[in-house]
This record gives sequence, C-alpha cells and structure tokens, in this order.
Amino acid sequence: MKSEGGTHRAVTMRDVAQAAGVSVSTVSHVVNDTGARIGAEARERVRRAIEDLGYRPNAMAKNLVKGGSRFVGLVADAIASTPFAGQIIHGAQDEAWQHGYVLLVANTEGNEAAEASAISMMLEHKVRGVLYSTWYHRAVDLPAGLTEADTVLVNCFSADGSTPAVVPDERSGGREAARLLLEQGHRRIAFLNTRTPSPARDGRLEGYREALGAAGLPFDLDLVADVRPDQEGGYAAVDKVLAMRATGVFCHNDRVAMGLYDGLREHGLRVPDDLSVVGFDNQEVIAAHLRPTLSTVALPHYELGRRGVRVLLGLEAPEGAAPLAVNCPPVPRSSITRPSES
Amino acid sequence: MKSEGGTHRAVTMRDVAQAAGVSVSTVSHVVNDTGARIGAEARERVRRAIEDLGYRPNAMAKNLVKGGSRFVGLVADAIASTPFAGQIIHGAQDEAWQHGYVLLVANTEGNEAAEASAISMMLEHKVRGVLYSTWYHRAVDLPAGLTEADTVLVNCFSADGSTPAVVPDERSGGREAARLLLEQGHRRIAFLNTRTPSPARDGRLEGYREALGAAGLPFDLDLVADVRPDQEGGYAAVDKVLAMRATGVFCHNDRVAMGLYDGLREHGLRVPDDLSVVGFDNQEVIAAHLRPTLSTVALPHYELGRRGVRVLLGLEAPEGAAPLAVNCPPVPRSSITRPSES
DNA sequence: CTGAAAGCGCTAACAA
DNA sequence: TTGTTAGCGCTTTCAG
Repeated sequence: MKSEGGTHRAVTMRDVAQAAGVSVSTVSHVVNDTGARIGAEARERVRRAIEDLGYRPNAMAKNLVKGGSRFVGLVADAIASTPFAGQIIHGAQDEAWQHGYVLLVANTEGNEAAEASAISMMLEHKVRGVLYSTWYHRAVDLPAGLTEADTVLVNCFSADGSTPAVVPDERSGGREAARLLLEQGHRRIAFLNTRTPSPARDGRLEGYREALGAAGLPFDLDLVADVRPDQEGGYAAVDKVLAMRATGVFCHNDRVAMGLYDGLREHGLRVPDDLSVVGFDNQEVIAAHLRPTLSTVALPHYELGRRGVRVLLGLEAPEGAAPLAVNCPPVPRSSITRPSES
Repeated sequence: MKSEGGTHRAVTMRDVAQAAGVSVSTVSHVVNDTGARIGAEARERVRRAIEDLGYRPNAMAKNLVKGGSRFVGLVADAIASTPFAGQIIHGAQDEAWQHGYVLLVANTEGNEAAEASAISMMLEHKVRGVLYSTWYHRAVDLPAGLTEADTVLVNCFSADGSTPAVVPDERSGGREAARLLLEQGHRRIAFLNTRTPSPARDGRLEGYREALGAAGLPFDLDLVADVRPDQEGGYAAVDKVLAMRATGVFCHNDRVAMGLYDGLREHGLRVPDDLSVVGFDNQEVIAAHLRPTLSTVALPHYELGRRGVRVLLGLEAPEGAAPLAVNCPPVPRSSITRPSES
C-alpha cells in the first residue's frame, strides 16, 4: 500500500503544461495524438514533462467531457458458484478491451437487491451498455433498470425476443455429441437427458435425433431416459442404461457422465471398452481428469462473452428476433472406442 | 438493446432543477440527502421531477469533483481457468459494495501486456486501490504500475513483505486436515504432499506435523510422499500409500484425492472402509460429488477477497510485515470413518 | 503551430 | 431555506 496520505495532489494536465511551458490544450493534443500539428520541440518538452511528473490522464474527466464512458457492464448471476461465468467474463473482457472498453463486473449470486443495485450503479456510470448473463441457458425477464440501457443477454434470452441475446447452439451441440459416437461406428446410442425442462434439454434431444436421422438411424424412444442432471443421476441410471443394450451413451452433461462412470465401475464394467460415453459442457475439472478422460462437447462460454460485447457494440447482430446461436464444439478424449460387437 | 440513437441528451441535474423550479444545488442536496434543511414542499417537487424525468446522477461528474472514484480494482491472473477466482471476486465485491465501492475487474490470464494495460487503466480511473490476486498461493513481484496505487496482494505476497497481503493459513489448514483423521481415531496417517515447492507444500506439512505432535504422535517421514498435485499423482500413488499401511490419508488437494479414489477402486479397496481420505481445497465440483463425498479443508477464497478489500480500505491491517493469514475451515463429509484395526 | 476560453454534470462554500 | 458561483481535469472550437 502506498503511504501518501492524500497529501500530494495528483499531477494534472495543467502541471504538465506548466512544466513544459505550453498550454493545456497543447498537452491534450500530444497526449491524445490528435491530428493537430504540434512543433517537434514542444511535443518533446511535453513528453518529458509527462515522464518526469509521472502524469496519468484522468479517465473520469475525459469521460465527462466526452459525454459517455468506456465501460461495458457485466451482470452475472453466478461468478462464484461455477467455473462457467469466468469464461464469459474472460471472453467479454478480451473483446471489450480490444475496442478500448473496460469491464465493470457485478456478481449478484441470484440476489435481486444486489442485482438492482448493480444495475443502477452501472447506469450511473453511464456504461456503454450491459451484458446480462446467467450461468445456465434459460429464459429470463429483463430486470427493470436495464430497459434504460443498451442490453444484450448472454447465455439467456427474453421470452418475447425483445432483447438481443447470444446463447449456445444446443441443437448443434447435441448433434456433435451423437456424432462423436456415430463416427466410431456406434448404432445403438442411449441418451441420458436431464429431466429439467430447459433449452438444453430440448435442443440436445433434437440434435441427437437429427444426428441419428442423418446417419440413417431411427429415433428410438426406449433409448432415451430422463435423469437428474448430476453425478447422482448418472450413477442411478446404470441399470437403465445397461438394460438398453446400447454401446454408447450420450450424457446430458459431464457430471452425469461422471456418475455413470462410478456406477459402471461398480458393475465391473469399463469405459470405453464395455461402454462408450460422451458428456456435455466440457467442465475441465471433470472431463479432462476422469479415468478415462471424457469425450464431450464444449459449452462456448468464452465465445458467448465475446460475441455478447460484439453485438453490444454493434459489430454484429443476431438475425431477426432469434438469439445468436454459438456453436458447441466437440472435444474428443478417451471415453469412446469402436463398439466391440459391431 | 435500447434504440435511442444517442438523440436524447441524458437528463441532468439542471433539467431536474428547472422542472422543479429550484436551483441545482437544492437538487444536489435532496439527491445526496445532505444535512441541508430543504423545505418539505421543495423537496417533494424535486423528488417528483426526478421521478418524472427519470433522472440518474452522473457518477463520473460526481467523482470528478470529489477528486476520487469509488472504484476498487481487482487484477486476477485466472478468472477463467479456475473456479477459485470467482470466489475471490465475490468476496471482494460483497465487501466493496458494502462500503459504497464498485469492483473493476481485469482478467489477465497470465498475460503481462494485459496486466500492464489493466493496471494503467485502473490508475487512470483513479481507483481507490487495487487488489492483485493469483489463483494459487505464491510469492509475486509487484507489477510496476502498482507502486503508484494503494495495493493489497490477495492469495499471494511479496517476498520482501513490502506490500500488505492476505493469504490462506496453510499451516492451520494442514492441522485441520490431520485433525479430521485424528479425531476419528486414526494413528497412522499418510500425507500425499505436492512435489511443487510452495507455501502450500510447506505450510500444510508443518500443520500436519503440529497436529500429530499435539496428539502425541511422532512425525514419521516414511508416511509422507511427494506426488504430482493432480488426479494422476493421486492415482499413481496408491501402491505407495498401501505400502505405508496407513489407515488414513491426507491428500495435498482434492484432485489428488480424486485420483487416489480411482486407484483404490482398481485395487478393490473402498473409501472410507478400507482407507479414510481427506483432501484440501474444497473444490465443490469434485469434493461434494465424489463417491463417497470427500471430507476436505476449504481454501477461504471468498474470505480472502473480502479481507483484501478490508485491508485496502484500512478497516483492518496485517500485523507487521507478515501477510494476514486467513483460516482454512474443515469440511467434513463422508470419506472418513474410524479405523477398523484400531 | 499554439493558446484562450467555454463548458461536460456535479459539489460545496458562500451569499442572500 | 435556497440560490450563486467557483471550480474538478479535460476536450474542443476558435482566434491568433
């Protein structure tokens, strides 16, 4: 911690001007490198003064006069409780940064009061716009204050499509997951879907169907089961899966796959030799470290954040009222092999 | 996204004053609820005008005149790659918020250029101070720009102790972990420590020794082994652990424990019946969902963030040059039982 | 090429 | 009790 007890006034542009023997406007011009033709010597004197005095432009003053900040707000409902939000932040920040914007992050952990206060704080700082993001893909009601600002929804969407949104393309993700198995020759592919109604549930199922269809396979309802979308759900579903006599299983998410691994093991079965498994989400801590490592499909959080600010800044736009759907890329690892009984 | 194409100038205090038929200073007084005695009627007219016009104070203007912002910066090296940073952010934000400060978050993902630019951006916004945090506990060199601002290190510290820091108390954590086992009657406790030199390695080992000592047990070097601090390391250490004939194992972190679970299972051994296991970190995705759930010791990330801003704001201070050490609380779950051969 | 001056929206004396 | 008036640090015409 610096000890300067607020004694030394910060050095301002005037100080620099004085030291360089020029006017503030001249300093302003060299600092901002405007087109103004400033004499080489004056310019040099200014540079030196800036260096000597350790001058830092005051962003607040600049923003004030420019009539708008270089802030982009990001309101997230779960920075703390999941690794996903981090990726969104990262993507949003990289893109914002690239365009000279700074991220103002507010974490609400689902608390409405925190959310309201976060939003109004952002409004007061005259943010360029705000990204409103949720940790799992779902429909949301736009919080009141946000109608006052440019807003884009990230990983969520408004039911009425009135607000631009960017979300993961669950359908293509479901397709990729199924394909991972299909490509290895699997023909009997079970799908352990979540029982929670959600875009993820519907989209992934649809993708699964499409992939089967594209491979000339029938859609067999007996091959899909709904489970709790976590380890417990996967663990409890082993018997059901075994009864399906599938050679490969597409799990709604990595945690279900993790539970399935456990259950399979207790039955003396091995992944992928006895059963190939593919997850969804690509939750690093899990997927990359299970034994064997889990083939899965990635939720494109980084990309969601990035694209979010892109649409906010008007660099790209969703077509029509539908959310911008971002691809979920497959991440092959070691949990899939060719079916033995093929 | 709001469609107002920048056409409508934002409503300012003057607009409110005009609408209410009073002067700006009067408006200022009611907005800020200063001690000034304002007539009830005038106050009411102002309130209504604010409401009608949808006035929002301009934080930048306010900060400008007040000569300092209400920002606290947080520079993190790994928001994206670990769930830990999220907790630090959360804690920092909660505390900052409570004191009227807003968090300015910058994610550097280890990139030096990003770090420098993040820091200078924060300096330009005249942040009250900045929290510099790392995702694992270690010594750092204070980045250049940070000497210009009040800084506190979070989850890291400067080798020379010149900058205030708040870090996890690894030693007490090690003690707690060992105690979890000791309390259940274990007397032969193995320690799978990391092989990476770090405060975590030294501190946890020391804590382990202390706990043994406090229980009247000798410190037996044969009971500690150094492994890679991840799943693979735990998995590969099974034979070694078995050879130690310990009844309980303290793993350097949850991932090692996870690997150990896998290895044990392959040997037909069960946790906790055949071997009690305790981890460290309390990484939710892992610890809370392994089978059986993993007893562990929590790294207090939320608290680190919280205390970090407290130190920054001068609400508390580390004693002397040593970092403020935050306790690592034990989190008992189901991976420990009484030793069978007791 | 460079400087003077008018604000940006707000706060804080100081007057009235 | 309320209004007037300086600025905060900076950008930006507009004159020299």
